[in-house]
Parts: sequence; C-alpha cells; structure tokens
Amino acid sequence: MTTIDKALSLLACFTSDHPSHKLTDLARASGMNKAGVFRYLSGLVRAGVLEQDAETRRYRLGSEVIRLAQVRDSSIPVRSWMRRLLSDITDQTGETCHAALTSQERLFTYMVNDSPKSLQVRISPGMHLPYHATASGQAFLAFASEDFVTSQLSEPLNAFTSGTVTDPAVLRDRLRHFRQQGFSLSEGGVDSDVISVATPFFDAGAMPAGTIAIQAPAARMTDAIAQTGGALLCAVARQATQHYGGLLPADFPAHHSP
Amino acid sequence: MTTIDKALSLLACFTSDHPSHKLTDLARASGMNKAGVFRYLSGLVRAGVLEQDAETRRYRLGSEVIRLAQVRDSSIPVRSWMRRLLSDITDQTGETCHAALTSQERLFTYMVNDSPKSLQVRISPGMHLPYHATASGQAFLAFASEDFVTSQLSEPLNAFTSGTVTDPAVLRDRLRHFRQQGFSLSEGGVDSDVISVATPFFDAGAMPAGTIAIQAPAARMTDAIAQTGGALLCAVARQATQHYGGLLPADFPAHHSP
DNA sequence: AAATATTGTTTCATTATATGAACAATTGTT
DNA sequence: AACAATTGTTCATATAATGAAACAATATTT
Repeated sequence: MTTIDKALSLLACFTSDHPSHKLTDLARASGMNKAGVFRYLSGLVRAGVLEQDAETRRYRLGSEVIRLAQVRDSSIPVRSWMRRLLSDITDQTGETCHAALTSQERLFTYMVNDSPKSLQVRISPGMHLPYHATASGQAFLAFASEDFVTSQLSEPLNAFTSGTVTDPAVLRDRLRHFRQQGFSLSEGGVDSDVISVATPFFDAGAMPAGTIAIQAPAARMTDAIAQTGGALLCAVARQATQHYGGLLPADFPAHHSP
Repeated sequence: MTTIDKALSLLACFTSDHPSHKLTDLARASGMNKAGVFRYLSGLVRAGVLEQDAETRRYRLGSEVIRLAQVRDSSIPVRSWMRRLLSDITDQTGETCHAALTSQERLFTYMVNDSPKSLQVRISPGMHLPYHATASGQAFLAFASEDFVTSQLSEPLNAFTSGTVTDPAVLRDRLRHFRQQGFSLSEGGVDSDVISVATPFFDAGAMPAGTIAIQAPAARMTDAIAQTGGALLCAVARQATQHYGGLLPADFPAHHSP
C-alpha cells in the first residue's frame, strides 16, 4: 500500500452520515498511526480537498471537491440530462424518484426529484445505498459481473427491517428474475411502507454505471403501477445509457411504453 | 514537498478547459518524472478520484469527486439556498447571474442562472475567473486580506480585451472604491460588450468565501441599473453570508433595497 | 482550583518507500 | 513494415515516510 493509497483512503470516511471527523477518530477508524494520519490530513488540506474547522479542529471536505465535481460534470454532464429525465418520471408517475451512481464499489444517491404530493418519500443526495437491501442496489447487481455479485453477497448482509432479504440464495433468485424483467422491485428493504422500483443504466463496457429508481408509499404502489413504472424506467434507462455514452447489455429487455 | 502534495497537485491540472489529460502531458506540465506521475495517477485512480478512459488511456476525474461534493454539500448546503438566491436576482433584474467560490486561491464559477431574454450572457459552471479582470474577482479582492491582494497583483496580469485594467496601482484605487460602495463594476474586462456587477459573501472569519454577480450586455446595463443591481447584490450577499454561517466585515455597507 | 485525561502537533532515529533513468510493450503513423 | 510516439515497468539508490514518544493546548474530573 503506497502512501497515496493510505492518504486517500481517509476520504472514504467522509460520508453523508459523518461529514466531518476528528483526527483521533480517523486514526482509530483507519487503524493507522496518529502522526501519519495527521500528515495525510495536512496534505489533503494543503490541496484544498479537506479543510479544518478553525475552532473545533475537525476536518471536513473542502471546496476543491466542489470544483472537481463541476469539472467532472463538464466532461460527462450527467447533471443536466439526469435532471430532465427525473422530472419526466415524476411528471408521469407523480412519485419521488432518484438517480444513484457508483463510486469505489459503493452505490450512493446522486440526484433526487421529490413528488409533488403531500405524503412523499424523503431521500437526500449523497446517501449510501446497500446493494442487498435497496431496489437500486438489486437492479445494479442484477446486471453486474458475477465476481462483483459474489463479493457483495459475501459481505455481511444487514437486515434493516423484517422485510430485508438477507439470504444470498434467495437474493440470487431475485436478481435473475430482475434481470429478465429489466427492473427490480423492493418492498420495505430499508424502510417498511416504502416500495421502490429501479433499473440500471450502463457505461461503455455495458456494465452498470448507476441506477434510476421510483419510490412510493406502499399504500399508493399497486402491482399495476409498479409494472408500468418499471417499463417507464427501462425506457428512461435506455436514454440515460445513451447520454452517458454507454452500451446496453444484449439481454436488456425492450419494453413498450404505453 | 511530500509525496501526497505532488500527487494531489496533479488534480489542479483538471479544469473545465482541460477536463482530461494524457500521462505524458501531465508529466510535462507538472515538471515531474513520468514514472512518478504514473504512480500518482494510479493511486488516484485506485481511490476513484480519477478514472482512465479504457480506449484513449486519458485520465479524467472519477465519480468519487461527485460523491465527495455531495457530502460536502450535505454539511454546508450551499447549493440549495444559492439556487434560490440566484433565481431571485434573475427574477428582479431579468439578467444572467452567477455565484463563484474560491478553491486553492482561485475563483471559479459555481452556479449560473441564465436570463430568460434572448440576448443573454453565456457562462458555464467550473470556469476559472481571473481576479484582476472580472467583477467577481475584483469584488473578492476588495474585501480580501492585504497579503492576498499583494500576492495576486504581483502575478502577471493578462489583458483579455483592450478594456482590461492591468496596472496594479489603478486596480488598487478601484478596489478601495469598490470596498466603499460594497460592490464592484467591471466593463468588458474579459469580454467586451459585457458589463458585470459583483459582491462577495463571507466566511466565519469575515473573509470573502465567494462572490455573487450579475452580468448583462453592455447595451442593457445603464448606470442606474448597475447601481440598483449593486444594492440588490449587497442585500443578497448578506443573506448568503448568513446561510454560509459567516460574518460580515464591519465596513460592509448597508444598502437599502427599493 | 488543581489534577487528570484527551486531543492536536512536533520531533527524530530507523527503515521502508519513492525516485528516475533506462528499458519494454503497446499504439498510431508514414 | 519500419518508424515514431506513448504508456507502462524495472531496479539500485536516495529520500521521504514512519511511529514511538515528547509536547502543548484544551477539556474533563476531582
């Protein structure tokens, strides 16, 4: 492991749930020496990737990451077309939808479009989505490489609600089915009373690059709505893949939107 | 200079104008050894900060920077309130406006709100704004530390148009005046026929954190409009500072919006 | 208010890691 | 097919990373 790897591994600790950290905690969490972690953090601060709160001494992400994200988006402008696709989905379904992207083998919400209805599913950008317990995660796995699925399903599979599927064999069955129909369906995997439908979009290697999902209160999501929602998502995922400069896998189903 | 500094210094090469790079070019540009640059880039790729195009072998920013930007925004949610402030400005003035942020001593556009009019000033997020030649840059300098102003004005001051002010003494005079009136005014500093008005907002140390600016075609921007626009910007900058958790400098003028 | 614990920061001898010139492999071009 | 240009790899040497311990500055407890 090089010095750079060690330094950059610290960035993975900064999440929506824990957006800032104390030196000692980072040292403990990473299992590295305090002095070393201090040197790494100092380097990251010098580069503007992190900044240190003047009074609490806590480290948080710096404005350089915002600039970098802007630049990234100028070369692959996901933001602009994704916003349009998501608002189309909400227009047609009336429900909350979101897009998720992968980074470092983890899936996180990227953009959210809230339902206009008063009872709406609340979700915020930057949240980590466990593969096994979310519709997005399962849609992703359904089209991911065999190696990736195996590695993910051999991780400990937390149960968030009583409805979370934690049996790898059962999950594999579902993934097969989801791949066939082109979209996943998850009932109460993370929050009970929330049903979501999701489908991936693809990169240049026909591998999933992210997902697009619809989430609705269980009370509103009938089977028929889930099916038409899924078909809609497949159509949208085709467009997203195209915009992304990606390639659809050969077996991606051709749904006919109504 | 530590290894981390050298590795992270490469990130500065990724800009809106040059969002992707070849190994050799980066080695040349940074003046570092090719083998070393290769090792750095590999580390950055492993961390997801960069990714390498499979066929062109060029390096571009990876999706990890998007996740990080999202996390940063979840702790300091600039994005959400800035969007509202900017759309208020366009509603009231009918002109294009933008916000800019600093990173690594450089100012770059962060968010743009386009004018609804057919003749509009085009500007895109992530662009670098030179301090001496833009209204935003000058507004920033007007309230920056003496050291910072000196260091920026001792850099070579490029003339983008015949209207660009490149004499440090003249610029210092203007900065004094801008600080007094609370906003800057720049006519054709980068593009002739474009006039802009700008004002900074402040961080917890009462130092400028970024700027908010209105840009209009010279034909539409009368003196009176510039003045009311400036006053509007001062009011908005107060709100932005508050949202940012910042502190206004003691001499920031109290304009009365109409 | 004094004592103790905790945290961020610096030091320094030891050692592992970065370094870079040269080489190999790959890709694109005449 | 030979050439040129570029990416990627190797390996002895030098340099920078390492981590235990000391230190300074706050919190926390007694």
